[in-house]
Amino acid sequence: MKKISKLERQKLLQEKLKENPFFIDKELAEIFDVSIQTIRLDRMELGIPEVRKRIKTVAKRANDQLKSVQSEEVIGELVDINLDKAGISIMETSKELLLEKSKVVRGHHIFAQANSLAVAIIDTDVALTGSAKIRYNRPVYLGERLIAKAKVENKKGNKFCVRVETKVKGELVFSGEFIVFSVEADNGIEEV
Amino acid sequence: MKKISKLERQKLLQEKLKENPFFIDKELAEIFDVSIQTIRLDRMELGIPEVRKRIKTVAKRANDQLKSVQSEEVIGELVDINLDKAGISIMETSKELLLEKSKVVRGHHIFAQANSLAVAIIDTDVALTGSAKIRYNRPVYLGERLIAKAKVENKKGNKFCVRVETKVKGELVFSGEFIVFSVEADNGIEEV
DNA sequence: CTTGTATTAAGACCTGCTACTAATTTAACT
DNA sequence: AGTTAAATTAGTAGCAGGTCTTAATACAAG
Repeated sequence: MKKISKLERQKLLQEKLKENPFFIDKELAEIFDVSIQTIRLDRMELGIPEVRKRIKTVAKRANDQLKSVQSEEVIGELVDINLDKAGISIMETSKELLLEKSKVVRGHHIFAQANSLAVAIIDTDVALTGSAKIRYNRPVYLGERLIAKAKVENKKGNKFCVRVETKVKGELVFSGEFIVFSVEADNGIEEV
Repeated sequence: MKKISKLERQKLLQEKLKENPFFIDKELAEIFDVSIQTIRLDRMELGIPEVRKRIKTVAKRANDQLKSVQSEEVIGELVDINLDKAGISIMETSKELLLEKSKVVRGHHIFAQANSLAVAIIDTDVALTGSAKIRYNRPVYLGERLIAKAKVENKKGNKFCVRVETKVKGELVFSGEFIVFSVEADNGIEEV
């Protein structure tokens, strides 16, 4: 790379390491055509830790996030619950979905929040979604806070009809009606 | 930790590092109350790389996986596509959802596969899901291969009705009807 | 021509290893 | 008990990718 000003180099360095934290100083020195020492100085000034720490951070964060994204009981954060009756969950997009590339939150995340809320408010060991009717009203953008409110519409035996409405600043962006079953042992319906 | 047999120790070591790959040899030595060298020998015999490599692997894989789980165009793998008509996607559960704790695949993953397939077969720059009716027929267990087939039922202008059926070994586990819109610029419906 | 910033160099030391050699302990067998 | 094999521990050299410090250059600007 052609010689550029210190400022430019440091800016590029930050970008470079943000998108790929795996570079070692030597490689960076070659990329920017400066000495290793210069890279080290740059890192110091910018407060960028060494490769091994960068990698560790990525591993830790990604590990945690994967766990939370994929294994969390409830997608989003449960802020209020009234068993067998109603519940509210909040999901910060961009915190929970921070690796999303586009600025639009993809539908299955919104679905996941609503669905897991619908299941969570049922007072039983295992609750399974049997079916659902859902509707997306407008796109949700990264950074918007999704507030999902669920309400049990009616209950017949172990079958619940739960209505979920998801809003952004009071504006309805998603609604769904979930038929959820409470079960004790395994029967024939999808756990969610 | 009390002294145990080599076999037991190596077994525990593997488990320990599986759930937390960040331990250094010294820490492991203390945990198992053996010398560092013993830990190194164990790692050798078990083919377990050093901490820094383990961490790097986690970082790389988690990075990739996060990207694929959250930002992939299609959740699952697109194996056949006939634009504006039909498509097939395969999702290996436990490969893509490997941090799942329970043995049951959670519903929003199945939904995500179906929904993204429904969107993918539409021949347009941007396709948005407007609404959906879905049904879960039976739970899907980790390890089962989900084959989703989508078919455009009818098309009116920019509005498509796509039916998706997801099967495991020929058995229907999920079905859904998605109303999808093709759009050029931003209009008012959720991108998925 | 000096002053200040930027860059490069050099050396000691650090962590968490690998690779190798060798000694010591423990358990097993006849 | 005595011998043998397996398991464990110890010790050394060397490596990668650094930190931290001190010092020497380069170079542009007043």
